[in-house]
Amino acid sequence: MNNKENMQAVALDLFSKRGYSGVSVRDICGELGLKESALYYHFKNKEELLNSLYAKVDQLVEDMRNAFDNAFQMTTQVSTPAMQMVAKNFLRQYFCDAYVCKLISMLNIERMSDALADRMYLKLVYDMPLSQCLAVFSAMQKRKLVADISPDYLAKDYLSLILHVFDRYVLGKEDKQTQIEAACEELDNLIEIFYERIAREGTKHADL
Amino acid sequence: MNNKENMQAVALDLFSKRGYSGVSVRDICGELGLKESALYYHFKNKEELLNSLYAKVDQLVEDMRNAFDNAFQMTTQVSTPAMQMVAKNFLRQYFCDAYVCKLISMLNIERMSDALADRMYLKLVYDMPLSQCLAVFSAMQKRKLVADISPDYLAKDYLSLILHVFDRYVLGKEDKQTQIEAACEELDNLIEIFYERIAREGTKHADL
DNA sequence: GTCTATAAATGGATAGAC
DNA sequence: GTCTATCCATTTATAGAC
Repeated sequence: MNNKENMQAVALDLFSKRGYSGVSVRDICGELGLKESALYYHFKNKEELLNSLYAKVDQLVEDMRNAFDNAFQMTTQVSTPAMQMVAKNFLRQYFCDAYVCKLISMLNIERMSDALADRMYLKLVYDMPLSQCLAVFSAMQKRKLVADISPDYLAKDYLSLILHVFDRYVLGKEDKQTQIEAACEELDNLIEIFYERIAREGTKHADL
Repeated sequence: MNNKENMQAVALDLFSKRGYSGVSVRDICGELGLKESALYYHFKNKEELLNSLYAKVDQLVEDMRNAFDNAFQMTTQVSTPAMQMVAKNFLRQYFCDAYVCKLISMLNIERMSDALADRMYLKLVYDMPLSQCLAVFSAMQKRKLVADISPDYLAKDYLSLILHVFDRYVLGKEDKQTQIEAACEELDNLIEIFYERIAREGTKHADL
C-alpha cells in the first residue's frame, strides 16, 4: 500500500469522526510520520483529497449493485428462511463493514453543508439498499410468501429498522466493534417479528 | 432578544450546518455585526458557547416530556383515528420544528467525535420519542385496538419510519421548508399502511 | 517522493479604551 | 457591552533541496 492510499485511509478515518474541517493536513500526515508537503505531491489540495474519497463512494455503490444483481440472479429459491437469513446479515455485512461505516459517517457530517455529499449519502444509504430490498420483497410476493402489502412499503419499513439500529447503536460510538454485537442482536429480534408479521398476514390472505 | 441569545441562535444555525470546528468565532459575530471580543464578554470561550447549546437540549427534552405527560393524562379516549392523527403530526410538529431540527443536526455532527453529544442525540432522537410511542401503543393495546404484537416492537417500527423520512427528506437539505412538505406526504402514506396493518392484525385476533 | 523552510491567511483569545 | 488593537498558535499551500 503506497502513501497516497495511506493518506486516503487516514483521511477517511479522521474525516468520519471530526469532519473535513476538523482535520488538518498536519493531522493526516502526522499519523503517517510524514510532513504536510508530502500530501501536496499526491493531491492538489485538501479538497481534492476529499473529492477522491467521494469518488470511492461512487465505486462502492457500483460494486454493491453488481454484487447484488449477480447474487440475485443466481438465487433459484426465494424462501422465507433464506430471505430472513439474508436480512439478518444485512446490517453485519453491509452497514457495519468498517470501511462502509466510515464513508457513511463522513458523508453524514458533510451532507449538512455540502449538497454533493448529501446526494452521495442518499445513494449509499437509501437509493441503493432500497432498490435491493424492493427486488427481494417483490420476488417473495410473486411466490406468495408475503401478503399483498405494497412491496415499496415493506422495503422502506425493513430498511428503516436496519438504519434505526445502525444509527442508534453503531454511528458515533468509539468502541464500534462491541456495539455492533449489541446492534445485531437487537436487529435480529426486530427482524424476527418483522418476518413473523408478513408471514402471518401472507398466510391469512392465502387462506381466502 | 439580547445579544447573548442572538449569539446562541446564530451559533446553533451555523454549527448545525458546518459543525463546531467549521465555524469560527469571527463567523458568528460577523453575522451579527459584532466583533469577536463581544462574544468573549458573554462566554468564557468558544467551547462554553457550545456547552450552553447542549444545555438547551436538556431543557428541550425536559419540556417535551412534560408536554407529553400532560397531554397523555388528559386523553380520555384512545381511538385509532385519534392516534393516527397524533402520528401524522409527529414529524411535522416535532422533528421538523426549525429549532429542534437544528439541534438534531448539530448533535448529529458532533456525536461522531463527542461522547456527550452522542448521549444527548440519543436522548432527543430515540429515548424520549420511544418512551412516548411506547406509552401510546401500550394504551391502544389495553383497549384491544392493536394485535398482541410487542408494543416495544411497534414503537421502534413506528419511530423508525418517522426517522427514516426525517433523515432522508429533511436533514442536510438547504431548502428544508419545501422538503418538509414532501416528507410529510411520504410519511402520511407510510403511517396509513402502518395503522392499517396493526388494525387488521388486531381485528383478526379479536375474532378468535 | 519526501524534506526543510517559509509565506500568507485564519482562528482563538486578551487588554484596555469608550 | 462593545470596540480597537494586538498576540500567538494553527493551517493551507508553495519553492527548492535531496
